[in-house]
Amino acid sequence: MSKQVLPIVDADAACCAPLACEPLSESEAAELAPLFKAIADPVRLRLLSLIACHEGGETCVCDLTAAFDLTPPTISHHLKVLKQAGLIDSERRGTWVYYWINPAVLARMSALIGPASPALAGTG
Amino acid sequence: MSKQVLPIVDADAACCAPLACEPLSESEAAELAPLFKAIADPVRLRLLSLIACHEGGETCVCDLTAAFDLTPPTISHHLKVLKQAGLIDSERRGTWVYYWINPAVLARMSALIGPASPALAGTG
DNA sequence: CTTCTAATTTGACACAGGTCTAGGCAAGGG
DNA sequence: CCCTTGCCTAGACCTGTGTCAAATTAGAAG
Repeated sequence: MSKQVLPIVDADAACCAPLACEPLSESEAAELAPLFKAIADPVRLRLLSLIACHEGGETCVCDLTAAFDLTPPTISHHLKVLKQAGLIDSERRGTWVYYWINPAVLARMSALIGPASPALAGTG
Repeated sequence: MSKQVLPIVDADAACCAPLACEPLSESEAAELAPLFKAIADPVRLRLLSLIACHEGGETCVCDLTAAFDLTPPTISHHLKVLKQAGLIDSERRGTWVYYWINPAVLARMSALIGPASPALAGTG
């Protein structure tokens, strides 16, 4: 059942190591790429956005499915991808399943590509 | 020959509209997803990193090729993907071709997923 | 002009990934 | 108990993509 994969990159270690400080190692790149791949899809990007701005911070799958011209299995597939990447988490309450954002992983990704270094800020 | 595609999203309009302010529209998601797809690959992530932290802010292709166990055509392919997404730009000087980062697009992407809103900061 | 090196383009291949239909499992109501 | 609703899984299909070998273009040097 819960085939939940732990977030590949722990966000605590992401204080100040953006893309341009020093070259990414092969293994670092291999860990980070799947995170970006998870959001590199229009449907998943919108799903993430819908969940993130929903009041209460969590959203029922039924609300998400209704926002797309896609079948429920397809939405379920995309939610699974996001969850396995560690970007969202979920819980069943009665008949419905609710999803919410894991902000730490998003923040880690943002910091990596963010303009936090001379090279990326264009002064290099 | 320069089939350079202009950056899909103009970074100037990216002051304060992260993922969680309001749901992404279908067209916004369709424009943004290719940007993340461009960096959703270990090789391209490392390429971007190598270019970003290279002294002078630009890197010769020969230096990039030497950093991977991949053939030159493959590196060239990945550079093309990054360039068409607007993340990097290039220029030929004599025998060699140099690449550099376009920091505005990276910054735009970072801001989108960054912890700039209550919902993503975990207070929602 | 010829030759050498640097980088890209082309074509082919195998694998990954998005979508659907069909089927299965859980929870609630007769 | 059976039936309905909500969600997920399994399998199939087709497209997209990463990789390489071979061929091509661009510039520099003899």
